[in-house]
Amino acid sequence: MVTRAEQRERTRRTLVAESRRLFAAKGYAAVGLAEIVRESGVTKGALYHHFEGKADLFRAVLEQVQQEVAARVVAAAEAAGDPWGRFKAGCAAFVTAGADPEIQRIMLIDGPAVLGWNDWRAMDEDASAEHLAEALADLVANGTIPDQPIAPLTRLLSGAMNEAALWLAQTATPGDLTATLAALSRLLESLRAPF
Amino acid sequence: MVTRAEQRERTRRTLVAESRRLFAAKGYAAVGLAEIVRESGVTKGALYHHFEGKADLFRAVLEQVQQEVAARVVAAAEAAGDPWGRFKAGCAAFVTAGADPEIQRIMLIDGPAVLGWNDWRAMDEDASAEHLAEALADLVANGTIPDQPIAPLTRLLSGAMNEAALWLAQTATPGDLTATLAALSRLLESLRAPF
DNA sequence: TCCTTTCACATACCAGCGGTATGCGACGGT
DNA sequence: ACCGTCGCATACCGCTGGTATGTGAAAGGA
Repeated sequence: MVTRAEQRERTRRTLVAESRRLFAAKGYAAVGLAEIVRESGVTKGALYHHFEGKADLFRAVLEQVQQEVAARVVAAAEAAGDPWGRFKAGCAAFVTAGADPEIQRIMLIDGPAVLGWNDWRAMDEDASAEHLAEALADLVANGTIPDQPIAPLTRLLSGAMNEAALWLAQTATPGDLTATLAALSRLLESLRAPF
Repeated sequence: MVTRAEQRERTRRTLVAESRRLFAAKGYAAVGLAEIVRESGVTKGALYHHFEGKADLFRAVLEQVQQEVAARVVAAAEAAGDPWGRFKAGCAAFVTAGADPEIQRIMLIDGPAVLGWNDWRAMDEDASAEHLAEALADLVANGTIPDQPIAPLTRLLSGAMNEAALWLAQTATPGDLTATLAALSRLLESLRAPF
């Protein structure tokens, strides 16, 4: 016998997982609720019992994707030694994670359009941009990069990496990944305070 | 008496202008064709006589917006003297132009989601990224910035400026514009070859 | 154990959307 | 003056996201 809590959780996870598959493969607008509930083995009643609507379901999917990417970035950063190495490793991990076209479609293409840029930005802030700002603040504090306002710099770097990830998602040539990472590395290095 | 060519052109311009207004104000998904043709004083028959559908109409709007932004960037760049000054002036002009929320909604939020990232990227390439790449190539050629592949660098800078523009579109505080432009200026200066 | 309440979901239905097929009157070449 | 063509208007359709209501099984008290 399955408890109601178990069943509830199971249904919700299935809906998120299946809609994530479909959103990633075909894009938000091209996926219908009918298709989602069919693939999930439930009905629209179940969907609307768990979520407020299609956009709310997408929000749950986006949250999951962002958490996974953030986890990969943190893991890569912690593997490196000094602060500057952790910073660069984290940036490279983010861009590499974004190389997956399905992640990008959800995180960077449909995300802002579906939820609105404000909501999307708030979620991105919690998931990744906050870590980036923290890392930059540390690097400013210990003099690795020159003293300057970190908020606008965070946005510039975040945008640069988002765009880099988007590009990588579209190109099949593996050489582009290394070329882009090299360019990013040069850009980051140029920020470093000259000794 | 109006010729057919005049009338045709007039109807088309009205459709583009009105849908641009609505897309900018409410977003692509929230605007219906019924509303567009009502505000334009025509019917859906006219719309589908001029465009293949809603997305095609949006494409025409995006093209117009991009051309306007590109014109502002070129004008600002030509006003400056030396190559480095033209480069920085152009970048600043792009970010400033993007501060208009209505331009951003069309160019950066809905654009990729509606047309797909590939098509959007191709249009952006023609409208602005090409100029950016050209400017960077010149700066590399005359030794202002160190020799390096310009394609990935172009993407990074393009993404950084897009994000900066998006941010500015949401904040009402005018100080953010100068702060962001300052951060961008520092970033660009750090690219410069040390003498 | 039995009865009742609650909850997780199914069923049936709807307004409105983008899109299409067809009709029609005026312009424009001959 | 004629008639083909062009620029739209009208009427209509399938399908979509969303909602109102029904239903059977688990949870809880006696």
